[in-house]
Amino acid sequence: MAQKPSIPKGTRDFGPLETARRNYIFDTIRTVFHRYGYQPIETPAMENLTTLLGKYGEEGDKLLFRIVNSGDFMAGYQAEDGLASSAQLIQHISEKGLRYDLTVPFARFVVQNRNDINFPFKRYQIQPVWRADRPQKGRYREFTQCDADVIGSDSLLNEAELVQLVDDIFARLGVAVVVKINNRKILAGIAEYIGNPDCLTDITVAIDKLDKIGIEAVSQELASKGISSGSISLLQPVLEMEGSSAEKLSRLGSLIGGSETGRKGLEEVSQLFGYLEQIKPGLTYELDLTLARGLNYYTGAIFEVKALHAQMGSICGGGRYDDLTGIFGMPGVSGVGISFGADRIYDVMRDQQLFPLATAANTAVLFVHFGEAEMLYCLPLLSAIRKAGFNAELYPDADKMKKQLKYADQKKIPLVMLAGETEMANASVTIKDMVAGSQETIPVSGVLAYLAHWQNNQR
RNA sequence: GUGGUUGUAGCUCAGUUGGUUAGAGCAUCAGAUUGUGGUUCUGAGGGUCGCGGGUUCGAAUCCCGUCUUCCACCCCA
Repeated sequence: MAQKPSIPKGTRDFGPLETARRNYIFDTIRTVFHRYGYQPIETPAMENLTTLLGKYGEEGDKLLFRIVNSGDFMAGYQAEDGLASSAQLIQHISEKGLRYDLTVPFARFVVQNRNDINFPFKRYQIQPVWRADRPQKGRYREFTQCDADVIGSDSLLNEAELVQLVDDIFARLGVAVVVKINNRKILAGIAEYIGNPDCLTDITVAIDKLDKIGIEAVSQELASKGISSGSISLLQPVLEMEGSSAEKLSRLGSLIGGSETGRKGLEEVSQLFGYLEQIKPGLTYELDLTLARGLNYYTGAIFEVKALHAQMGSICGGGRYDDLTGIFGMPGVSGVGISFGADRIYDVMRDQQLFPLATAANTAVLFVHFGEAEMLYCLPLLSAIRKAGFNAELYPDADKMKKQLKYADQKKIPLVMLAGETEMANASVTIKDMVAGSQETIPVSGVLAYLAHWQNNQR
């Protein structure tokens, strides 16, 4: 008995309908990326672990899929060589891993190709990434990111343009979203203001959970990280700040203005909002001081996009990183980028039924036939129809007509062309309209005109 | 990595306190209809009950392990 086939945890197969819908998302995103001047690149699925390790924090390292070395990787090692634990062993037997995101490979790409790149470099990349996470809602072990980054430009115009890009893409897809904007420098300023500048990461991770677990639980978490109660009481009014983005900015100015970093962050956000007032995106955008984002390479603006009316984490996120290429030996190059999570966007669109009906790549014409002679009769016509730009196929077997028509029906092929003895005798073909159920027999010479007419009536 | 949850036909699910030969709907295939689909009728095929072990005279059912599903935490697209 053959074993039941299966696929690894957290991975999925995509059938024709899902693939068509996914391509609809990719095509929409790609079109908009082109519209804003981004150019595509691709990088390998696997990277050297030295490239990946340490870029995503301690948690991120754990979530890397590692590839075991080829060959007899244990040759030359003895049992007593300190290979007792998994952690020790893995360092000796694995030196490659599957990429965890597209940003770090991009940084590596930029450093390696710096002499060939025309800066500022606007690149996009649509490829799968892998994380050894436990799967759950909206979380997969293999998923596709659609990244757009500008590297080699400090201008905040790039940030503004990314918001516009987000607006453009989700408007085309029909997904209602809100963009949350914050700035790491403001968070640093807040950390300084409460007297714990060294605990920036702990503070950001804790306040990121504010709307989920509430101010009390956040305070407890901070206390458990060793933040004093005095500091926490300073933080509370900042987090509970209400009002418009502009009001928050001005009130923050009086609180954290003493911090040079914080002041810089406030200036950046003000400038970004100034640009956005000119751009006037259709979506809602707002300053959200509780937005922190885990990836610790962000240094300036940070964004997160959430779908409205959806039980889903962020479907898109990004920010500015001032020195990502520095770790690869190319300091002082700033970049800003955004990543669209295609799989989560798919899930939201599926749940909200936002896919257009005709996303499948459909056959327009199916030839039905009853044997070798009829098949030969159809072949030239099939070629002519394809050459004229119609998707067409010839049923490959001389099955019963019932079966052939059922094939057309299930594949939602709108037109069936029949050729049997009668049609062959007078150089004609019978065309059946599968939607209307009607059919007529026309001369072969009139088929292309018929199709052209049919196509015009579809619009 | 932590906690919970799920697994029976291709799919969605029944299956009584542990008891004869594990059922239904949908789907598939065949026929009613030797050249007319989506409706109907008749019939057929299809299951190591996720996998491995244990308890028992007897396990889909109880116990343990493991894999998988989904959910929460951590973290994140």
